[in-house]
Amino acid sequence: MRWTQTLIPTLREAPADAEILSHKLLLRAGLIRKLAGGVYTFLPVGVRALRQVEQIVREEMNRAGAVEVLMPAIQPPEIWQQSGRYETARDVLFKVKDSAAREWVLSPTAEEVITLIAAADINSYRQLPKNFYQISVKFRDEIRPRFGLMRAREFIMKDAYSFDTTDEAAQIAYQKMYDAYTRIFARCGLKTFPVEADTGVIGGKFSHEFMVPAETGENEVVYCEACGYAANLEKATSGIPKTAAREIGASPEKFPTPGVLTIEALSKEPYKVAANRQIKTLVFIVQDKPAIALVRGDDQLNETKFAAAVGTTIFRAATADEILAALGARPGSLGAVAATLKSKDIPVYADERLRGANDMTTGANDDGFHLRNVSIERDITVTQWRDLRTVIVGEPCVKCSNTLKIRRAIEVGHVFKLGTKYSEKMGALYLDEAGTRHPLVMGCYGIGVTRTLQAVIEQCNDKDGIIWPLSVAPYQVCITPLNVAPDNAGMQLAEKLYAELTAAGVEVILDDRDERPGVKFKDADLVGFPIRVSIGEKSLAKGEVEIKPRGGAMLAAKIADALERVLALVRE
RNA sequence: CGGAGCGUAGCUCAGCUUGGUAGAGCACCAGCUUUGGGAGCUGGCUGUCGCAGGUUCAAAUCCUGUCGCUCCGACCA
Repeated sequence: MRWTQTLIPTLREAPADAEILSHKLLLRAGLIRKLAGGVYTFLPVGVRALRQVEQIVREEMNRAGAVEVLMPAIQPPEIWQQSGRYETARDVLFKVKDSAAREWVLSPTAEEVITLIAAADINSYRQLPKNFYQISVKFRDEIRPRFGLMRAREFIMKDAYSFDTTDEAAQIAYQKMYDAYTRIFARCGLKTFPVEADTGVIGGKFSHEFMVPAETGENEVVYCEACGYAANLEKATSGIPKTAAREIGASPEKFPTPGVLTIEALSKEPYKVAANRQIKTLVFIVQDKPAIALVRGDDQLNETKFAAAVGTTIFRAATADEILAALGARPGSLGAVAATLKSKDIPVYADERLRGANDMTTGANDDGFHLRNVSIERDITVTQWRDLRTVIVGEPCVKCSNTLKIRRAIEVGHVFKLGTKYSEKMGALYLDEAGTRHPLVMGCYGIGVTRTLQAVIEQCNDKDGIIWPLSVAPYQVCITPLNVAPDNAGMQLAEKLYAELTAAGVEVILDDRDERPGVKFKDADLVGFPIRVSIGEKSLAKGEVEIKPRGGAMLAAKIADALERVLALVRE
């Protein structure tokens, strides 16, 4: 490709609405342009890098035994109602109406569609296992798109779906995808690490996310350097001890606490109730009904774990009025002691760390009063005990007791063991050897392709711009003749090298712009081509050309050796 | 959805407080000079000052509304 033929609109300054480095570089290097919030056009060089990532994904999926399909981006809402996700995923569903006012859903993912295919066309254990994947545009009505391609409303995702006869067989499919993902990200030049992840409302057996360490990441990962334990903060647990039991008082005792509205206030004079002897009572509205979550006073509720407990993400904190109506008191004096509750119908979800705790203090559901001497198992009717607290840095590892750390990371892939949730709802059944019907056992596996591309940039750059790994570079080699006059010896050599490298299968861009050298060097560095070959009067006079790996040291090569030297670098 | 900020040339921004001819740098076009790390000089092009309404003799500037964008939070398969 000749530079003058394509369009690489580099910018000296980044547009003001780009916040993180990789987003700025995407814009400055002329890879993308924003059309609207979370909606981007890929310009020629951006498309080329994107296709490189896609190709790696495709090769590794094929190698892992998956087969490529292509499903529609517009889907009828009925199938979403059938799976139940028309409601549970309503916040992210893009909906459009056609000219007959019929509603359609823009696909954010494709479990429903592929499961219907399986329902119709997979009938026998003899056809299993199967794994289908596609690389396509996805739509999510993100509440807050941000950071360029990191969280976009329209993006490219590779999604795969495995179908197996049994849990054990599905486990093999899961492991194949896990291994394929490890290879994919390594080939993209990305340092990733897998972490245990939340299965949330889907309620699958387990899942892993592939994370790229980055301060700009939206996820927090808890990890242990000693034993390798790593989990998303939403999922992570620690080996922190339960609340110590003390002598049991006879019964709860009500005492006045005027003006005390916080855990902190109750821990000070004159009350001096340590936060770890308090029960924090939180009220949520879960599908229009109140529910109570209890954690220890010095702990923070983990809302993802709470969502898993209540079985839906459709909940919110209750308003002061709703709390007053449900518990008869205002925030600051709330509690879940059975004797103080107006209604026995409000479910109470309690954190495991409170199990067995006594001599605790909590609100009395009477403004300005608290209860002391509360023994949680005696005085509170707990609907469900559950790990609900958020891990804090420095706590002991759940597996090996060493100190846990927390770092931020970008999620680029997610492998998920689904089980039979979708196959049961969509009627995807198969017959076994005995002629008995069973639901197919599924797994689903996603890679954010556009996000991966940006993660590469976030990880591979310096002050001058992007430093593409060879594997995903839009062009592997940039030839930079400093004089582009057709009769110039340097330009003629550039043309010759360009033709030879191209014939050898190398992706080359020839910077044939009649620009000053400084401009061409700056642009080549900014866009980040892995290898630059410069041809100017100085080196030509010595019978040489300059080969400059991006981010590495310049090396001189005799003209006769140039082709082989470049090929060696490309193929290393 | 709650909080904050910003919308002026393709990009970065000034001008707004105190109403009175719409600006600078970069980019772009022409010419001359220059030619190994974002050149210099001269000349030129580029605007619905987000949009709508109001106040006023007069609005980029003041007021109201609205739309968009960004950040924090909430949310997030």
